[in-house]
Amino acid sequence: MTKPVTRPRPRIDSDCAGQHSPRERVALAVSICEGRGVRMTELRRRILELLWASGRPTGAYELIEAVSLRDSRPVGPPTVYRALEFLMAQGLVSRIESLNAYVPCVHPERDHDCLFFICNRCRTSVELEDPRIGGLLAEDAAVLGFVATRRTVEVEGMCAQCAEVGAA
Amino acid sequence: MTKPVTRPRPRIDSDCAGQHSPRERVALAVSICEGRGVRMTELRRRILELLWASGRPTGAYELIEAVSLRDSRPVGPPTVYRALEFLMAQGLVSRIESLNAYVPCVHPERDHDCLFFICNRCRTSVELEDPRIGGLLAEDAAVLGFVATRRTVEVEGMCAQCAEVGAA
DNA sequence: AACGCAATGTTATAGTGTTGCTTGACCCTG
DNA sequence: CAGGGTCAAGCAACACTATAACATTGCGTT
Repeated sequence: MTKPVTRPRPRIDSDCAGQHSPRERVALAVSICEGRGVRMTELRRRILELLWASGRPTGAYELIEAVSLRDSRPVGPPTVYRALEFLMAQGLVSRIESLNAYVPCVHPERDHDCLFFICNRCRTSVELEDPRIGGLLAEDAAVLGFVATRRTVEVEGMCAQCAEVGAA
Repeated sequence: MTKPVTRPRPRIDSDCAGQHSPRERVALAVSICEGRGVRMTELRRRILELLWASGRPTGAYELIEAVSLRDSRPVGPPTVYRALEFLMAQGLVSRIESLNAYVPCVHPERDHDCLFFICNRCRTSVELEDPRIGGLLAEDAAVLGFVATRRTVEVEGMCAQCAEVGAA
């Protein structure tokens, strides 16, 4: 556990947490889209902003409500779902399956497999990158002759802060 | 890739596939429940049977329909959801989050972490056990001070048979 | 202006899961 | 056997999540 590790290591966003404001996050996303020649529209940007501002996995209908409020006019579910689809396709947002909720991706500039730790108490989630997991999954897939296109790895439980406060 | 491996290895149910009929699977589940002093009721058994008979991840409403049909009387959603909850608590059934569907667990006698490979073409899923994944997740959780209670690991893609037939 | 295309708007509906409360079966005990 | 406890199941209504189908807008190109 304490010996030096030269293999791929897990990488956590708190390595650079607090160093990037939601504004910076969104700005990065915009420039990524420019680089790819895809359109970061007003709506898409707004939804990404909301996700960054939220700070926790956010449901689609919560987003619908927030967008509608801000625009003071109702926005339909399909509109928001389409925007989420776009953002996910660009790797800017991930869906947390076990929550039916969405989170902004921490390092959209890297092609990453997300791994989420979800606190059932404070409703937050932390994103980790651990290339070793992807490696094992690829290995297992190969054994099965399975061609993988998408991975979902989610761990539910209690985050450090909540566990410290009290094990309710 | 070809060198002998002495560490924990992935285990796949096809090691014993075809050797256990749905009837045997259910009988095992019944005896497990007896051993634990919990009640495998008619309804619960029936739902487990249906899952084994189905051969693929099955939605709750599909189960509701099937049970209603067989009993020639309508069964409400809460009834089935409660039965599923019980079966999951006993490790007899797992939920596949990315499909909102349920599958019977292959080795309920072991305390296992399931890992699913889901074919988006033929709609089947294969369950694997790979203790190494659980090990890495535990390691990552420890780094975060996270207390894990549940893991979801799902890989979507195309199974060997479907990939062979044609890459549609 | 006419067209093509991508994004968004609109309406309705499908699919999934829960809450709250009631009823029934069973067991245990007095 | 009456009374009461416990757990499972029934039931009605509702909440949440997602998609289908079709119409419209905006904008760049011809």
